[in-house]
Amino acid sequence: MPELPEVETIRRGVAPALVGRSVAAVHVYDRRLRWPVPLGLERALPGWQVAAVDRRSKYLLFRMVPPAGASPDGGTMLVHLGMTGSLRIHRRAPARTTHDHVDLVFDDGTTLRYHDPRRFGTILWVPGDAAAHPLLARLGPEPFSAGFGADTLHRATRGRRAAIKLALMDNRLVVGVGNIYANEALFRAGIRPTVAAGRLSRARLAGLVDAVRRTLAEAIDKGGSTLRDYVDSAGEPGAFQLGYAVYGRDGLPCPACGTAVRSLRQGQRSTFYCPTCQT
DNA sequence: CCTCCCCCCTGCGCGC
DNA sequence: TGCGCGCAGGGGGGAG
Repeated sequence: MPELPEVETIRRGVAPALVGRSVAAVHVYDRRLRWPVPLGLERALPGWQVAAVDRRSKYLLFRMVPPAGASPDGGTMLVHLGMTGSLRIHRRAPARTTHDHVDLVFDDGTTLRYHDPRRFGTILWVPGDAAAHPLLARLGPEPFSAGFGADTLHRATRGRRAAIKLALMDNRLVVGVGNIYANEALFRAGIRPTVAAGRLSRARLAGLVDAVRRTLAEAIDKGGSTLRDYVDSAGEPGAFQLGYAVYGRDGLPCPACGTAVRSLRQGQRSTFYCPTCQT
């Protein structure tokens, strides 16, 4: 269910429960994720401690360090939730249910449980510096970083005939903008999703950069408000409870002007837009 | 390099 | 109520 705001919400939820904890046991119940969960996970992690939980794009990076006195290099557990992955913290883990694939049990009994019906997610073990890992090395700028701006976006899209919505979802231009927020940000910016990226002016791209940031930031804020529910009990990150302006609203009135929202397919994914507000 | 299209997999909602 | 179909928030990878 995760786009960047959800992943960030999850990061903020799990980090305080795990940082400083040592791994007591790793249980892999089903290795068949996007790539097989490597045996190295069980081999490396026991005894190691969580130093930090970071995020890069929609990847969660669990920075692990060995016990004091052991080899100096740490490693990173790379987790991606795909379409349906979720992570839950349990003080005492309840019985495993369908689609619970991996448990990390910590020294105080706290359990981090990975659940993923479609198994499009990823759990990898990366010794040493994870930044060099192929899945991370070529990622574009984070949406809130200085590297994502009108100038760089303008330069990167010149000569590109691809639709702006597809460009926005191209993780070399900016990471973390998935289908929902691409739709919502384009609505906010007043840009039609089908316009060729290379034909948009710098000024319009500046508006888009701003719209992307505001859309994501709002969703993260909303997620934060229900963080406790997510971590401590049954519940979903709050961003799902957001009302969307256009996403999933085919035929319903545009919240700004009342025109019926339209939908179409781009790159095998659904696009929604207001034909009046977005040009 | 760019663009397009496929696929991995399960669950759910809808129309009949 | 049951069944088949299409669709779902990601993104790597290969073909052209």
